[in-house]
Amino acid sequence: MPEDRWEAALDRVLELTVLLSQDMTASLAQMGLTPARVHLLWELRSQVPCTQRALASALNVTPRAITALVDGLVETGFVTREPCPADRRATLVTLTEQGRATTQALSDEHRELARQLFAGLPDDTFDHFGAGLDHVVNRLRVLLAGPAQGLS
Amino acid sequence: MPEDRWEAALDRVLELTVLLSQDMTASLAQMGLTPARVHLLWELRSQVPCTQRALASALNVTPRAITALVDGLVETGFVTREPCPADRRATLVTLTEQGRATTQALSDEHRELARQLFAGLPDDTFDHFGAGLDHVVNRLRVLLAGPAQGLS
DNA sequence: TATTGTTATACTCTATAACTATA
DNA sequence: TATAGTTATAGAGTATAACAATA
Repeated sequence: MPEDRWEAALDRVLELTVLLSQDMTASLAQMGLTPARVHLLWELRSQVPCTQRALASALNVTPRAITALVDGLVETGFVTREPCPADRRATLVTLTEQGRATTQALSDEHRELARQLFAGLPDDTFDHFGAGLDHVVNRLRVLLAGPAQGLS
Repeated sequence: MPEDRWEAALDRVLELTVLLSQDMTASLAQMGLTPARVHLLWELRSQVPCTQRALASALNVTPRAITALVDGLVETGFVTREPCPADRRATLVTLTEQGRATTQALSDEHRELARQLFAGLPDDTFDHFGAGLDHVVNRLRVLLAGPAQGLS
């Protein structure tokens, strides 16, 4: 029954997602951040400054949700809101000094987490793990793209 | 620089968690369910009937959160609340007919998802993928257990 | 008329704290 | 006194809808 092994593997993947989420959420909480706010900060890292509209598209949430996230990040000092010179309807969101330092720290932690997870893994296991990961991610992309017609 | 490959692998793992979450959340929404409510239903599958206190421990949330989840599941017809004969303070939560049918359907979907993700993967790649998965999950367990003293 | 971001409102998940009914 | 579950309150994340200012 290969199906049993598949289900066991899926269970381990699901466990991995839970543990990763717990680990990251706990880390971020120590910095006064949440996953959603970090998602915004992360996007801002590569696209500064950025209108809220652009952030809404990048994070794939409604403009209203961006208003709430930016409110929180302004309150806690990670970003600032400034009027957009080119379009007076729009608002530009920019990282503060603290925001830049934080995204840098997040970047370092990301590297460190990767090291802690994968260091010590034999090369061939790591390579096959990567191949399996690619396979699964690609299958998931297909599953998410395809069933727009037939799943309901 | 093996560190770059590690970071790339971590990024793919993170992408996997996002895609999995999206896929499952979308599937569940079609049944009128959410991940948190399914978590409770899933626990109930193996421990029926179950006091709310036991559910709180199993899901690792506060009793108050269980009250809210059970409220929603009762309203939508997946479970019932009944007085516990043995302890008049306690409430037993039981799957309804609809609840049993739904957990069965979830179980089938779980198997089907596993098949869709892993079918077609060569045996040795699958095996190494499993080994890598174990490695990473174990490292994460250590990371979550250990840093109670030193991370802040 | 279309777009940007807001206010208003609502829903889910979760937490802490105070309280009731029992043990 | 301790436990099971509730109400009250709060905060985060998200959504839709109506509306303002601007394009």
